[in-house]
Parts: sequence; C-alpha cells; structure tokens
Amino acid sequence: MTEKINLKEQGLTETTPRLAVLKTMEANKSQHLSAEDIYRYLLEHNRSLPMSTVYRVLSQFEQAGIVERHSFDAERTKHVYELNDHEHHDHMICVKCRSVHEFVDSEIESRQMAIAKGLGFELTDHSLNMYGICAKCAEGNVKFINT
Amino acid sequence: MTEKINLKEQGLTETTPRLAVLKTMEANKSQHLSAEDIYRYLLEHNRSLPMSTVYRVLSQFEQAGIVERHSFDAERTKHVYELNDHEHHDHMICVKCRSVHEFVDSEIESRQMAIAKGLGFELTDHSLNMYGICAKCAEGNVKFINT
DNA sequence: AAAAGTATTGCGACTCATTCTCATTCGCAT
DNA sequence: ATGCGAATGAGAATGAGTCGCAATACTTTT
Repeated sequence: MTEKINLKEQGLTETTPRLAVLKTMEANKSQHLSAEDIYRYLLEHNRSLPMSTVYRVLSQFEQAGIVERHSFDAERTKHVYELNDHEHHDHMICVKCRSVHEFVDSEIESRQMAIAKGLGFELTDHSLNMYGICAKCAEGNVKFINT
Repeated sequence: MTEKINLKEQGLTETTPRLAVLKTMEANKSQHLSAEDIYRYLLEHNRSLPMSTVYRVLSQFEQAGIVERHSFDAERTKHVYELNDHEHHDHMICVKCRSVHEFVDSEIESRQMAIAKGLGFELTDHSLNMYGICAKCAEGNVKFINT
C-alpha cells in the first residue's frame, strides 16, 4: 500500500546518509525508532553515521514529511520517529514492554473538533497517547505490583 | 473547593523550600509553571531557592500526588507543573500564546476505555493534548501565514 | 572533462533541562 | 541540649539534541 519513498520527489538529493536512514526506517517499518536506535542499527550494519548526521537527516525528513516525530515517554525526553503514512493515528503504549499500537477513532476525532470549537480554538493538531499494560505483559506477570 | 494542601498529611515534613514552592503554585493556581518559572518567581519574592532544590521539591510533590507534571511543548523538552486537583482533564494549548485550557469529555473518556479494551490493554493513563490557535490570537493576527 | 559553485557531511564543541553528589544544615525525638 | 536521619545548597555531571565550520561530494557551467 505505502508507496516507495523517493527522496528526490521530496526535494532531497539522494545521498548516502539519507538513504541509509531511510532504509533503516523501512527495514523497521512497524517500529518507532529513536535516533539512537537508528545510529546503532547502522553501526551494526556497517553503514555507521555520526549521531549528528542521524539527527540532521531525521529533521530533514520530518520537514519533508517523510517521517513523524513523537514523544511517548512521559519520563524521559527522548523522541521516536516513524515513517509518515499520512494517515493520522493515535498511540497506545505498553508501559512495560514499550510496544506501541496505533489506532484511529472517528468518534474521538469529531469530539475533539467540537470541543476545540467550543473553546474558541482553531484546531491545528493533537496528540493522544494512551498508556497501559498489553495483554502479553499482563499475563506474563504477577497480578499486583506496587510501583 | 480545593482543600488546603497539608504537607505533613502527604508524608512530607514542612520545610522552608517546600512551603515556598507550594505557595508559589497556589499563588499561580490557574497556570502551568515550569521549574524555571517557579525559580524566578521565588527570586523576585525574596525566597530564592537553587534550581536543584526547585526540581527536587517538584519531584517530591509529584510523587506525593501534590502536583502533576506535563510536557506540552512538542518541540522543546520542558516540563510544566500544576497542582493536582485529582480530577483528570485534558489540555488544549494555543500554539501562539501558549495559553492552556483544560477540559474533560466523558464521551472521549469512554471511547478510550473501549479502544484500550479492544486492543487487549489495561488502560492505566493517557494524555490528550490538542493544539490550535485561540480566539484571541486568531483575531489579533493576519489570517494566513505560511509557516 | 575541468572549473566553479552549491549542498551535504563529519566531528567536536556546545546548549539546556534536569539529575546527581556530597558536605553542610536542619528538624525533630529523646 | 544532643544526636541523627532527613533535607538542602552549590556545583558538577548527564544526556538528548543542536551548531559551527572545515572538508567533501554533487551539479552545473563552460
């Protein structure tokens, strides 16, 4: 479904670092990668890039609309990136295994519009992150843990 | 409505720094303050505390459930704190003037539950931040601006 | 295909919010 | 008052992310 991304079409010349990052993201399409994840992946695949270049490429990609940046982890201050499929979605994050599930709900979307209008806002964007424990983690663990 | 907060009841001894931070938050109840806001407020009110203490007290307060920490600013990595009123609410943030409006919507809340259940998650928490342009900012400015 | 001009990279230095360390000080029970 | 664990102040340390700039790599011109 998702078409191959062509850097040139996005106004970016095809350079080695950019292709390397793009390939990394495509090879891990289902995941949300941090700059460091990408850095390490490239290191392990003999395409090592300096962190600064990883960051630079990622922000170029973000501006070009190739990737989206999120910040799920409430505690930490780390960003993760995913290929932009141009279909808005929200995220449900497992607080144990950090896995991320995406979803869309038109009812929530439309309530948001209504609420924004009611507050006199012109809605430009939103982020809805839900945190919880996924089925897999729930079953594999003790029922009650006091944090 | 909101009862006076008593540090002792929260298991915290009443020390000068803790009282200073608490008073600052109470004096700015309607706002979401960053550690620096608090630091500066105290400086201006002759109750100056080192930043490290401000941070320390804030995280003690957070653990004790006295304040809640949020991170609205998608770009930056700055946290803001508000007194915890123990009533969950979401936030609508003006991307121009950074003002924050709070709201609750039971319909959204219940959809969230349903979605989490559908994904096999046990929902523990969520954050919904909507971004937009508030009425005040919209009228005071040129209609179209290309970012 | 060499020159000239422009875009991109690598690398280290830097920023900035936040956390940590640890010697000193405080608050409270004896 | 005394003792002792808890809390603080001051500054160093951390860690994600950004910046500056000289060295490279592309492009385009000729």
